[in-house]
Amino acid sequence: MKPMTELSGTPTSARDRILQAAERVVMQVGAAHLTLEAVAHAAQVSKGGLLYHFPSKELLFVALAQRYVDNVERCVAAAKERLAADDAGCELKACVLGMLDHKRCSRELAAALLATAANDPALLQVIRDGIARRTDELAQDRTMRFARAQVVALAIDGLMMRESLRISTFTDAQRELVVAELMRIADEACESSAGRRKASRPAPQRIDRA
Amino acid sequence: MKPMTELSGTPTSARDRILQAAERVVMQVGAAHLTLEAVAHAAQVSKGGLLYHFPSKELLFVALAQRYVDNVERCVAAAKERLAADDAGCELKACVLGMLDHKRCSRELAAALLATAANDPALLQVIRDGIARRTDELAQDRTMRFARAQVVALAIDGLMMRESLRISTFTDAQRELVVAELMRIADEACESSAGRRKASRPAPQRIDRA
DNA sequence: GGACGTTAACCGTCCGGTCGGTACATGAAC
DNA sequence: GTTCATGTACCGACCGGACGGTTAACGTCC
Repeated sequence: MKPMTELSGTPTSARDRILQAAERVVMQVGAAHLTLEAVAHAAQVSKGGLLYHFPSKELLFVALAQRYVDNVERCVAAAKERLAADDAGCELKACVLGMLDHKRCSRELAAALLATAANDPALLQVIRDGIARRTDELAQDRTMRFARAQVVALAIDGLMMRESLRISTFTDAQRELVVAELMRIADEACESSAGRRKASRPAPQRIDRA
Repeated sequence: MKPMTELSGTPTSARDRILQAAERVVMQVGAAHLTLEAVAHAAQVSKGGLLYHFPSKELLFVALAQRYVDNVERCVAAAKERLAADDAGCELKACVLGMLDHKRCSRELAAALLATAANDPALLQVIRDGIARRTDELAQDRTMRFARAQVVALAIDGLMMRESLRISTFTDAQRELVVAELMRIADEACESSAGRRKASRPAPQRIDRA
C-alpha cells in the first residue's frame, strides 16, 4: 500500500506512523531520551523497520522538522483561503487562525520542533526559513503596521511554545480571552488602514476550540 | 574560594563556571548531545570534578532550570524597582524590560530551558511555576486589561524563544520597532485606567479604541 | 589529620547502526 | 501454472563505541 493519506486522519503508512510515534515519545520522555527502539515500539515496528524508513536518527529528525513547517504552512494557507472566501482576508488573521488550527490538529507537532532543536541546532534552519517567510509576508502587507503585526505573531509563537512544553498556566477562560484579544488586535491592524474592507459587520468570528 | 559572585560578571566558583559551560555546550551541540565530558571540558574541570558539584546529570539540569527562573525573576524585580523609582511603575513594563535585560545578560540562559525540557519534561515544573507567578501578578494588577497584558507577555516569550533558538529573522531595526511597540502597548495598558498615576500629564487616555 | 576540591582510570550499560535473514508481491520465462 | 528472479517492507540479533557514574588517590589549606 502506497502512502495513502499522508498526515491526514488515520495514519496508514508506516512512515507516518513512525513520525507520529516519535512526537509522542518526545512528549513523554524528553527529546534527549528519545531512542530509536522506543519510537519503533510506539510505532509498532521493529528497530530494523524504522531504520528502513529513516536510515539514521538524524534523518528522522529532519523529517520531523519538515513535517512541522509543512503543517504550519498548510494550516495558515487554509485559513487564508477561508478568510478570503469569507470577507476581507488579512495575512495576520490568517496567521493567528492558522497557528491555532495547527495546534489543534497536532498538539505534539511542536514537540518535534523541540526534538529537532535539542538534537541538532543546524536543523532549525528549516524552521527559521518558515519564520522568515511569514515575517516577510506580514511585512509586505502594507495595510498594517509592521510592529503591531509582529507583536501578534510573536504572541502566537509564545503561546504555542508554552502549550507545547505544557508550561502554559492559563485557564480555559483566560486562554479564550487572550486569543480573542489577539484576533481583535489583528482585526484592528487589518482595518486601521486601507479602507478597502467590506464595511458592514465586524464579524464575530469565533474560533475557540473546546 | 567560596562562591564569590554567583552569576555576576566574571565567574569564579566552579559551580558557576560549570553551569555557564553547560549553557554554551547546549547551544553548540544541542541539548540531546550534551555530555558531562563536554561540559567538564568547557568548564575546565575534569568529569569527576563536575560530578563532585552536580552528583548526576539530572541534578545539573535541575540547577540549570533553577538558574533560569532565578535570573528572570531577578531581572524583572530589578526592572520593577528601577521603574518605581523613576515614575509610575507597572508590572507589565517591568516584565518587558526585565525579560529584555535577562536576555541581554545571559543569551544562553534560555538554552538551559530547552536543555531541561529535552532531558526531563517533569523538570519544567519549575519554569511553569515561574510563569504562573508572573501571570498571577499581571492578573492582579487591576489597572490594565488582563488579555492585553498577556498578549505582551506572550510576545516577549515568543521573542525570547526565537532568539534563544536563533531562529529569529528580525533585523536590528525591526527588532527595535517591535520592542518599542511592546513598550507602547504596555504603556497604554498602564495608563489607560486607574488614574492612580502621579497626576502631572493629563494622560493621553487613548485606550484601546475597541 | 581531615575537610575540601579535584583528578584520571575504570566499568557497565545503553543505544545507534549493521547485517543477514524472512515474507510477500510482481512478473517474466519456460 | 509453476519456477525463478527481483524488489519492497520488515525483522531482530549483534557489535562497538559512547557516556553516566564510581572509585581510589592525590594536593593543599586549616
